[in-house]
Amino acid sequence: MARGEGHLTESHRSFVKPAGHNTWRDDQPITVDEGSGTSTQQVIIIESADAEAAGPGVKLERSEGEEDPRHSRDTQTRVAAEPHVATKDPPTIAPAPPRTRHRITEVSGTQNAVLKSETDTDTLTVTHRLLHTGSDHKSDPERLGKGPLRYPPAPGTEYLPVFHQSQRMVHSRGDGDALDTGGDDPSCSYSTEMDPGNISLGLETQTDLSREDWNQYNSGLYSEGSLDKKGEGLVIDEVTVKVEGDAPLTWNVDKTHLGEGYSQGRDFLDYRESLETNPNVTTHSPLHTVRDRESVSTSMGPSDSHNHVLFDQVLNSKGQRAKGRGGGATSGNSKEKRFLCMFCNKGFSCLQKVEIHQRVHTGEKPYSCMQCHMRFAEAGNLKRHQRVHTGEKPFGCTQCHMRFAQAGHLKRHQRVHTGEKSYS
DNA sequence: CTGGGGAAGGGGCCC
DNA sequence: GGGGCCCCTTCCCCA
Repeated sequence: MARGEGHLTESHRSFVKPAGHNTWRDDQPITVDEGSGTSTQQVIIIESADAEAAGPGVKLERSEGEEDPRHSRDTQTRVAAEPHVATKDPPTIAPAPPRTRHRITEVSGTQNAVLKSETDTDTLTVTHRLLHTGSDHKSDPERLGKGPLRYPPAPGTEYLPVFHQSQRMVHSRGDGDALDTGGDDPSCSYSTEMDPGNISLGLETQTDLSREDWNQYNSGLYSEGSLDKKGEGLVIDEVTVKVEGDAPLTWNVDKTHLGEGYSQGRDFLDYRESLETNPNVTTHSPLHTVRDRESVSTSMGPSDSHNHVLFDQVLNSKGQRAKGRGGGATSGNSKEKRFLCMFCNKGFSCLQKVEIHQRVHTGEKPYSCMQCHMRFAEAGNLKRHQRVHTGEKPFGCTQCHMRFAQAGHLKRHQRVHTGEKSYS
């Protein structure tokens, strides 16, 4: 995780889906469809009462394409209870082929489905299933096909944490090893897997777990003992995330963003501090989970160092920016902000806003420029960016010949004429 | 001082 | 009326 070592293999990996589809399927080629601009996130709003009822009983069923030792440790309790089809491919230790595809497919359709993983080229599919205690829920293809999965809010529920299900961030080492490791450096991997333990129940309704309890609980989720205690599972839903690796091998991100001598660990701490020092922010973010227990990761290909970029983006000042703009759990109350970011608990007035916001944390950038492969989390920013290529500068100064591509730049420029000095 | 991008807020339209 | 979606605007940061 140490930054500034260079050797980051640029990659280009997108979280996108075909227009008009709300779920990814294995057989769907995923293309960057900037026109659709549709969010790719599967979001679950969990009624707090349900989550509370599920409580520690929530179990996560999960399968990965890799039998990373550490990952295996985390998941094997689950696997142990069920037949498990071994992965076809061994953990990628040797230098990987240019692309690696990891596919996990469901073999059985039952709740206790056996998940089979295979590795070929280009695609990563991760299927998560959360078990649901005594719920009437079944995996509902119709709902899966209709986007956000939602349970009606419980009476009195005011805050709805929005979970970005199954999205994973994976590290590969910059030297081209397709592996994530598992091993020597716990900090070298990161995953935002949907850990039921991370289910924040919202500011008002969350279970009262102290951090210590939470950590304990968190680590216990993957222990056999805890599983034994959990009793019935809680099936919330099953979401498949497919990461198409057909993209160019270069991730068009300015390397300067990665920063020479950049200490990811430092920023990680900063981010944590931004949460921990904010009394309004609960500490249940997945990033805390990363700290609190060893992370789980899936190795991808050498081109997946994009995930380094993603992780950097997560860590690089986003939390700080949230501080700077009054972010945090309860910033701004102009409108009721029922939708909470699952990562930082910041509230938003509508689902789409929080989905977009969560891209700050996930690194998802569904909108790509056709001219230069730059990618954006927001459609408007892509549109603005494209003026770089078209040369369009719609904003002209009335007092000089200068023209600008951004309105804000014109506004800023006009201080030159007005002599306004905004900052003393 | 300019160029470019990140991120959030707000408004309009449609269902 | 409310939510989803889209777009625009705005502020900010960094190079």
